[in-house]
Amino acid sequence: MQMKQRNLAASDPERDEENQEYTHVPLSSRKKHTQRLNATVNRLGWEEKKKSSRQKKLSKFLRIIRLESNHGIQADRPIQSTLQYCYEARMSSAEDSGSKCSSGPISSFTIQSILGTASDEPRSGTKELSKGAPPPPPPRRRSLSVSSEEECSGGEDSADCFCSDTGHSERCTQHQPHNFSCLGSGKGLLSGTEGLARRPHLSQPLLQDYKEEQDRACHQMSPLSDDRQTDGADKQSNSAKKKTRTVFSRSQVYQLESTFDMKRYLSSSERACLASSLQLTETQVKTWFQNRRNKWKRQLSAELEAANMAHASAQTLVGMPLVFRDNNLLRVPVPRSIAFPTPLYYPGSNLPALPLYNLYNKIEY
Amino acid sequence: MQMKQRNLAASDPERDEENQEYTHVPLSSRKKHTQRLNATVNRLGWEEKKKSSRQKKLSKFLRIIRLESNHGIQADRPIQSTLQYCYEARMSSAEDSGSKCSSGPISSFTIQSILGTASDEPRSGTKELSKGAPPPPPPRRRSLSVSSEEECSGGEDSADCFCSDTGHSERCTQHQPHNFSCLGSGKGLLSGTEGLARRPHLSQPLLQDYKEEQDRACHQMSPLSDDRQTDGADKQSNSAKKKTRTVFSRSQVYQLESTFDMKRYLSSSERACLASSLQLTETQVKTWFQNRRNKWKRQLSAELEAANMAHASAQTLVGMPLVFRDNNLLRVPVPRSIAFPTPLYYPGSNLPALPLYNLYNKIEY
DNA sequence: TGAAGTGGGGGCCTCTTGA
DNA sequence: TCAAGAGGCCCCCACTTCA
Repeated sequence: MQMKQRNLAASDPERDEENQEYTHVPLSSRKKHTQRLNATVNRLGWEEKKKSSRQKKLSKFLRIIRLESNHGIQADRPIQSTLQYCYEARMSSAEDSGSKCSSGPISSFTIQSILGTASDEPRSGTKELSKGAPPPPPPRRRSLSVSSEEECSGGEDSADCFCSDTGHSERCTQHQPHNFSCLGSGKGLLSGTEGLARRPHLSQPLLQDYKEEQDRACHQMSPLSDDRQTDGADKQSNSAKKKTRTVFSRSQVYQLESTFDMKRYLSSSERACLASSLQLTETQVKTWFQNRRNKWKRQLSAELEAANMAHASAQTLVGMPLVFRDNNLLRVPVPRSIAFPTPLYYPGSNLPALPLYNLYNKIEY
Repeated sequence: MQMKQRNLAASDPERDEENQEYTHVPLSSRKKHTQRLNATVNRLGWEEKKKSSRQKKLSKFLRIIRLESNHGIQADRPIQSTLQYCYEARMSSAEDSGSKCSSGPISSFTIQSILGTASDEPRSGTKELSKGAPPPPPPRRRSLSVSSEEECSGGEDSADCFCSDTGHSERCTQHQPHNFSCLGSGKGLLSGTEGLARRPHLSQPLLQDYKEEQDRACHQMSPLSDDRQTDGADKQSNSAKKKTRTVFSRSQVYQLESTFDMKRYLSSSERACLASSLQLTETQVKTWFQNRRNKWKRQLSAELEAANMAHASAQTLVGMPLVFRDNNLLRVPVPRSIAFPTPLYYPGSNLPALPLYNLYNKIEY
């Protein structure tokens, strides 16, 4: 039975290769469409949707538990047990995505991230807290919450925010190889050299930065997380409406941004690895990427609007690659998808081909 | 604005490359889980789900209309305007997926397939009919319904079922190049030679078969489609509960099976091309593939169960690639995903690498 | 037998909210 | 400003239904 499941689980991954076409609806049109739909045909059953959100988490948890109890080593990505679609056919991804993330940590982390602990998500009254009941605390995740503004006092000053103590590096940096192996392998992400060529502050400083962040988190976050664990339940009962906004730390944003530069969309395993390395939940990483994409598209729209008004090059409308301007005002990565409608990741070569990385104007965080 | 949309639409396609990991839940466990969930937390809001199905079609239609009116040439895959996720990063797919399907036919067909005409879907009281209200009939699709048992009289005898008249070939075969270019290009599907090497009856005979099918459909289905158009509305009002079972024709099953041999999952563009070439709706193709996958997995499970009882090779449980037996009793394609957990499609080479195709024991339909 | 229906899961998108 | 929330859409899966 386990064998069956295993083998069925590894079923064919050839799907959805045309999604780079992505003929999307513009914001204004979409907005009107959404508004009309909402006005005309909606107003039904969103209360059920709220409930089903809890149900999703419950069933997810059940499946995770079942996977872990049934499969042991292959429960390395339990979140993906529910990913029953979008199979991919990338040779390089199959080579590393299943092996780079060790089973135990990711598994436990993923459970933690999916189900959430009260300490991990201080927001009360949200889905993150509603799913926090069942999880047994994994041994390695000590209720860290690196993603809050209390963590980095101030949060706006420069890297001196990081403490240099490495006493807990053996524990705090244990996720690090996962992250960089998953995100730096041949799965379409740069291996740390090409993508960071234009941003030297991110190549090795990022590693150190990240390591320090881990240490700092391990040192500083324990009391804070305790506080949150205590008042987490209080908030859950008292101020269920209050939304405490989390502010990701500098190094977390660093790493998220660098990952976003490499790919706009994360796979589940990449998301899991990144979340575990950043001590964030997968939901947080997913949300960050979603918001980042939105921001990127907004900026892109503004940029293109300006470019249209300036150049009025109507012949580029039909999909010709735009000759890209090295616009220093556009403080986002060069929209490679415009210059290169073809995918930026060439799986056969096992090397990412991102020829426009040298045009990056990376914002200095 | 169009430029913006265009360029935004082509955004980054790197996602979901680990989905071949697909650690799925076994059937028994899943069943229990499903039953429990259904028993405990369900029983809410499925009436809304039914409604939202219509809403989906409505909004889809609206978006398609908007896309076609706004973009002209780039509305070649309006169905994908709603594919706001699952971006892919395959160089080869970007090379051909956007260009092989000409804009007009696919566009109009997709509208037709999405919204459905009463003649195209004789099933009444289903979603296929519920979404048939708004579409303006595209000029080229003359209410063909190749997917019924009346079409091929008998439906069980051999290829002599096909008529050889080619009088309408200029119209009926216009979808053919779409199909074979989309499915036979470097997107992971065989280009008609490797995949069909073991099944010579499908290589050129399939083309001819298909062509004849098209002709026959054009000749024979016109009155039938008229009948359906007339009684389609009747069924919609009278016997809304009756489900008329459609039986796909021999050549349709041929082509679906050959496509399934090449890839287990279809992308949206592939599905659209295949559906247009087969004169089926995309929903039908999608459902066929879903059912086919289920069937394939059932057979695979049975096969593996027998293999387990015979060999009792418990050491292969943890994910080692199984040494595959050339089992002549398994009348399904060799489960490549088991023998090759890595994806079988190597996009960089632009040639599909399916070394196990010579092990195929294809059932002769 | 098999196309289609049902219900639930997941992700993405747009828009909005509120620390 | 930006992490989340809300609502909507699509695909997938398992299971079921019924011509």
